[in-house]
Amino acid sequence: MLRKIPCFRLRTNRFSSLSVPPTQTISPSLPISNQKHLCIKGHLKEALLEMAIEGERVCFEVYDSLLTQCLNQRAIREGQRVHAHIIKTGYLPPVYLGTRLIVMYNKCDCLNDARQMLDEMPERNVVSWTAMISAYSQRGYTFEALDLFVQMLRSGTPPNGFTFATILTSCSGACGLNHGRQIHSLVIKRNFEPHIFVGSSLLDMYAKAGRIHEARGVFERLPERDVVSCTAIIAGYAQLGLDEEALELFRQLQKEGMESNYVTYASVLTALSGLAALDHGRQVHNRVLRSELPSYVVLKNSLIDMYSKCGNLTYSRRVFDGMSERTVITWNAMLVGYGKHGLGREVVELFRLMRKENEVKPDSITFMAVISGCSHGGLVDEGLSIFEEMISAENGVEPEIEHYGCVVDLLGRAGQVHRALAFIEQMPFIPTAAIWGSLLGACRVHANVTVGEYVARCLFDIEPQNAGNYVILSNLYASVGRWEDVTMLRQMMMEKSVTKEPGRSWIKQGQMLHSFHASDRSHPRREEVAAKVKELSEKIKEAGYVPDLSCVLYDVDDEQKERILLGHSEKLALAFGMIGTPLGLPIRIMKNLRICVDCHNFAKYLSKAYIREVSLRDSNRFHHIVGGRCSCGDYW
DNA sequence: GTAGGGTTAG
Repeated sequence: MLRKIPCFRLRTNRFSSLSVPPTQTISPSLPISNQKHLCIKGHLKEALLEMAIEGERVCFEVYDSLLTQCLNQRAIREGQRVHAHIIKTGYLPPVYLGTRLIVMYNKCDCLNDARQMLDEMPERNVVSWTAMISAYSQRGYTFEALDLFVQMLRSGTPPNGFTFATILTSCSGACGLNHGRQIHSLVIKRNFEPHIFVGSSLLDMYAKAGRIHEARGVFERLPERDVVSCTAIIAGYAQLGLDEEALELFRQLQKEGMESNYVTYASVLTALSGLAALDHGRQVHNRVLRSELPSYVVLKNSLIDMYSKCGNLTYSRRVFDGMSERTVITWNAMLVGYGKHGLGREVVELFRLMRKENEVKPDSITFMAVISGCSHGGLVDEGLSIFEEMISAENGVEPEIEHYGCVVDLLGRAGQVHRALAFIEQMPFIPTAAIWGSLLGACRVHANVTVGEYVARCLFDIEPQNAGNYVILSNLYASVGRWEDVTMLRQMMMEKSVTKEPGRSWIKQGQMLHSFHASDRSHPRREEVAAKVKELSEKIKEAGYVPDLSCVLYDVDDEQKERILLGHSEKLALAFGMIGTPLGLPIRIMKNLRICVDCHNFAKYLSKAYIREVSLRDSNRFHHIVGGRCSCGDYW
């Protein structure tokens, strides 16, 4: 339970009682009329021209005003001229102006010049140090940021809240955790933990390193909360896939008076996407519309993703079409959506539109989405030509191992297993488990035992504890009738004590989300569900369904294996759906792992025999099963 | 003059 803290503050007050307000020390003015100062405001080029003609020293305020204009306009040439003027006239910049120059250079993407400025400053203070640390931090130069922070400590300048809030953002991820902890002790020592900016940064650091309990601890200790700190902790849960916890916390904090903004809603939508909670997602969408929040691209991107992950691509596209401004993430979210639903044609079409409109440049994720979309949609030639285009053209996007992985998937799917293997062997990367795994899947689908065995051996070396690989190889052996090898695999798993992550399936009925795990005895209607599975099984057997016993890797007799298969969570959810979903409506199911071969087959027969549409989202993609056929083309 | 949370992929 949450500790009740009534103190919520609004965003308008940016400075907490602990933070130091900006200093206002201005050096004495040099000769210049106020009138002239006013004159040059807003006219950067004219002002510079005038300064160049007169060649005289100008007052501090003029430099200040000019630098503001330079950084607002990202006008680096003009900024350099101001800097040169300062030096030429022998006006040694005071700490304030030096810091302004650091910020100006940073905003104009001239990090080296910013650093040079800091190094040349005869005097530095906490603001100048922090400005430079922030510059490194914003651009992802983690090492440089930390190094400078240490130098700052050694110089005897005490960090302030700005410094801590900044440096902690450079400690994100598992690699930064050690540094983050050290800085945390410093934060405690200097009594900055209750500082709302420092606290938010600190809890975010822990959340991003996967230490959600430590993050929650920091959050609970905050003497006051605001929208950022609350969003940070909600987002922390959502990013770790702890969707239910994220939503529970959101509800709780709302009750306690938290305000929400577009970042909060974007994080909540992430959690809802994870749960495939379409109705709740729509409610959030309605609330966003009612709250008259400005139209934030980030929020729309989240909506596109939420609708696609909740199975409703039409709504995704509606949001996409209604956007007046789109970023590369907008396009990527839509492309990924089409891909996961197996709509290869739409992926390619949208990619061409993206090229044509040329508003935003495709990035590494775009190419991944497009090639993988082609793969899931069965468009082998298109996928290959886009990969070729990526390699040859100057897109500014270097192919990464993931792109090679998409091509392996593409070739494997097309049955070109040998070509996929050759492709792996000549690619400039060491293949990962994901790449071998994708090829093993292809070997199963295309019943290629020779390559499959080789690939499985590679996989067993890399990740001996992943049960999924053994199951796929077992399916492959079974498909060619090599039952003794199926037995051998089972023994191998026993020896290595390989365990499988428990499979879970969810189905929504009314307002309730029903969860099932294999051989579930916990559901209140378990008897009814089990009987329904049996009934369905009998009926579809008449239509030709044969249980795929190779999906069971326990050493039991065939009768027992069939019983185990009937207890799979997907089948329980399917049966539950058949009981409660009105005729004519699709049965929507979600699974935490990839769907099993036998359950996939079961759903296909069921969709035909009962004329029922099944929409199943597994950990990899959507399966739209209609009339005995699946949108994945039996390849996943 | 310096500060915290967010969206796409794997």
